[in-house]
Amino acid sequence: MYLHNTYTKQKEEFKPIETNKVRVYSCGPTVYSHPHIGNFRSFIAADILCRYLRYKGYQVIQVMNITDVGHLTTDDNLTSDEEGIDKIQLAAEAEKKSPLEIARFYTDKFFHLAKTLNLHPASHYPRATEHILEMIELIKKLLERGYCYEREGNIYYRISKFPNYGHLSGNTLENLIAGARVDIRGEKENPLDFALWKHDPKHLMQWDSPWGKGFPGWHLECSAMSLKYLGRTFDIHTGGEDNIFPHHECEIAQSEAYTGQPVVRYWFHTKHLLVDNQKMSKSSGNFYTVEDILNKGYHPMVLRYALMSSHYRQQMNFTIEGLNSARGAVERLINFKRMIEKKSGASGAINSETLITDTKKAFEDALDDDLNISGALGTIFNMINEINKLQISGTEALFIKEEFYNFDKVLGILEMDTPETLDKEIERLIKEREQARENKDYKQADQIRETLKKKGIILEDTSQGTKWRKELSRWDRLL
RNA sequence: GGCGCGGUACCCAAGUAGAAAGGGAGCGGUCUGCAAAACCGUAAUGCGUGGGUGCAAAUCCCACCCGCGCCUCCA
Repeated sequence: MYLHNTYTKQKEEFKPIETNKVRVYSCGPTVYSHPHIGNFRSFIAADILCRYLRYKGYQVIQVMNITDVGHLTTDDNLTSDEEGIDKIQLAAEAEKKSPLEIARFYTDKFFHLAKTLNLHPASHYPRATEHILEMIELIKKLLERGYCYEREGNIYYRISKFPNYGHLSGNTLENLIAGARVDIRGEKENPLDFALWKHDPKHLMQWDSPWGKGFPGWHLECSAMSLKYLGRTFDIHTGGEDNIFPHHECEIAQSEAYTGQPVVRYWFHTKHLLVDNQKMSKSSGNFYTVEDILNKGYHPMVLRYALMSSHYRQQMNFTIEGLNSARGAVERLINFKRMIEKKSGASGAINSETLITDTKKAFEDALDDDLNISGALGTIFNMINEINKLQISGTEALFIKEEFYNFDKVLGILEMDTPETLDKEIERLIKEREQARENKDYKQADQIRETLKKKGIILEDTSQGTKWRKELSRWDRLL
């Protein structure tokens, strides 16, 4: 399996530190507002990565942090004319709640949506506020070694002590400085030095430390928590491309100064998505939250498919048209799945063994190549086309079903197709229509079909009677 | 200014040297009471533009045009 490594800017063969175990750290949400589809694009990319590693037989330990303190509106690494404000605090003031209430509310929201979009649960979800002691320990060690210094209760990382700073992002110190947006805070030795601990009496969250009351810098939590849950060097670190600098750059500086060894073997970064060809960001307001999309009636598996179906290292342009296209693709998968399930039985021969073997190989070859998901999906659709042409036996359907479900362990789409129920009224209409059809009262039958269609129920008359399904873009409006 | 990504049919999107995957939309057809599903047929003599190297280029090299991202809150 090959993965693109941001650190080396190359595709590299993936070899875990421990033969059968893969340790993954995924940058999780800062819990201060509603998660948007861009957030979930990178969470889903990380999910597909972990799912495929499991598919390949690895035991995966995935840690996803919940940032509930320290993430400022302005990073102090560069910039600025004004001090950044903690995002959680800002939300707390806006919503007139405590930081704790804000964090809890949006953490719950995140978990709910993660489940809705079928993200496989991580092994640990450590919270920054629950690891203050670990962070303080880390700072102590870095102070001892001269990697940071104190000014007025603030602790700053001494960039000049870490020559490798800038390697991940490709920024050199000169370029960063030449980039002009450089801090003017006089108390730093170097404008690029970043805070590990901040002293700010106005901050609502305060912890005791050897340097007085304060709160931790954002970058520090990931160093402290990855160290605690994954050890000094782990396999893969995931995140959005915007995390490359400064967040992950700073993380490397902290962790490696602390342990004296490389912290991450493979850096995995998901490109941002655009909305209608424009950058989506919270500040410019052109964004969809996950709930916005679900509230339009799209089934979560349609959104999941849309967000995962283009390559993670490719900018993705999110549009409603694209979402509808995804709906069509998911419908095709679902129809196939239901057909296979219906046919599964215990008689007949298997003739499609070669087809399945070939598909499996092509599927894995695609994913082995830096998670080429579009290629992998293509192989599945090819298989569906071939099988649909055949008259398959019950045994064969069973056999195909098994492999098909195996593919879906990576995709995580079909798992979301759960049995649906109808309300009494709709059930009655379907029965009524069946009766009408028996009486050859087709006018009545077609009228009922129309009525149900308006409610998002599609009917199919088959030799085994009338089947029904819900339209995937009329999801929560039903019943 | 620094770093980086991309331009393949109406839309989305694989393919990175040797017969242009796949999904969606459209059109025609088979099946069906009508539909739906499924199937069959139909779409780039062509892969941003212009050169070059090769027996062979969407794929390599050079130049140019266009779109976008990160470096600033953001996944």
